[in-house]
Amino acid sequence: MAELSETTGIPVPTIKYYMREGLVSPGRPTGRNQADYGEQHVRRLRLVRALVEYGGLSIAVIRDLMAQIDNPDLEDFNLLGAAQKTVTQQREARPGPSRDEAERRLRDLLDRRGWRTRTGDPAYRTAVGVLATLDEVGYHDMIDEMDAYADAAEKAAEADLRLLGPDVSDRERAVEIVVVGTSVGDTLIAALRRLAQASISERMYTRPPA
Amino acid sequence: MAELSETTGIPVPTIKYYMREGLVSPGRPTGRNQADYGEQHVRRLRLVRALVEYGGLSIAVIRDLMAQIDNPDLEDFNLLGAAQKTVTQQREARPGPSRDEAERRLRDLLDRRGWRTRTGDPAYRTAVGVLATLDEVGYHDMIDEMDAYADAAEKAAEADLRLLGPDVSDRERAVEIVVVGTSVGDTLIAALRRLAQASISERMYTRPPA
DNA sequence: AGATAGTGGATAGTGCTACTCACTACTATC
DNA sequence: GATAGTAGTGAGTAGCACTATCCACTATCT
Repeated sequence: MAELSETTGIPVPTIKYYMREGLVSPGRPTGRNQADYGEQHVRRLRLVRALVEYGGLSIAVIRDLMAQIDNPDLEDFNLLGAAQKTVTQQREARPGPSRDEAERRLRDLLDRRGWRTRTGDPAYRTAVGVLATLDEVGYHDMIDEMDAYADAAEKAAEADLRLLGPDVSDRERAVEIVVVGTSVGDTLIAALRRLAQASISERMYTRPPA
Repeated sequence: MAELSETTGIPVPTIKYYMREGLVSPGRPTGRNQADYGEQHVRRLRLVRALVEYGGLSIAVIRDLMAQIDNPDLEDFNLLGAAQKTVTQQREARPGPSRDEAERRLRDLLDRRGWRTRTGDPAYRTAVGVLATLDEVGYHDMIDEMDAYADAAEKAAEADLRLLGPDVSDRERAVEIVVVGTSVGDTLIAALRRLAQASISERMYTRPPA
């Protein structure tokens, strides 16, 4: 186990904690107080750390995801949707005129782009919540720019799907890609967006249009 | 104060807490135990809630941001950069071959796109961390798709800058736009990305290419 | 004028999360 | 056989975002 801790850079007590919480399987016991860990464990631990550090997922959510990966009864079709649903934290908007207006705007956008979406989708609800909040705080400009954000999101999603590819036979891999892609991908996109902002704004402000 | 709580939907004790933490100014006192609150307070509280709920920012970070808004000594040019830096939580990659490789790939991308970036930028460091982690977990495909993500990020950033516009004379407004745009915008883009994923994947998998 | 409800200000307490420590009973190795 | 390490488990901790309670006081209704 010392070796496991060494190669992953995770402290031994933390590894024990993850095992207790069911994020990592316990390893093949070779004695009453000894067990063997393989490359699988190293991979799994690295994955967990990636999701915690860059995916911002909670231990409980990661446990659910790992259970989905390890559960062979789940159908392939549902598997990916379930994984995606699990990584999406949902934030409800409280009812009110802002919310209705937000929902109208969003549906409008979805129709225009031909995105078919179930209204129960956590991402849908989160989007409604964000839009309603923006409306209440007076950021109508931002709502008006939503098409541009949707363009950006679509580009990212296309890349995501290319990653996944048409072959989802390796279940563990497929779930991993969905999970890592969406959660860690969010962080990557956010970071790149900031870099782009800085670069564009420097161009705009340091050399003001003559 | 009851009225303030009513119109914002925030419980009275929470408003008190925010005042204690310096997120909201205390209101003009009209007596020993009475104070007046105006439209400013409503706006500010709504902003705080937006940042907490959809921006995922901590109370401490929001306090820093509000201090920046209220501090008239800060130069306009630095203000926006400082605001952006504050909303970006930084996650360092630990040194190692993955990190060096990640940094090489990122610099390559930045050069190719003509993004000028300081290597001390929190977003830069976060991007390096994400890439290094992806490398360690074996997601080289995702690293290869980074250009697509950068495209998406650029599209979003252009929209952001359009929002801000060339006029940054209203400081409070400008900082607000940067803060709300980047932090709440991240959530919006993430939600739209998931909706796009779902829509594209449904098209791909339910009607497989004949 | 008196009852009632509400206010600003302060301290203390809550529930949750992600660890972290400590302990026991063992065992591999020098 | 002394030392160091290990699996497994219960308890403890730090930080965060509130939330509850109390106090002296006051606006308002009757």
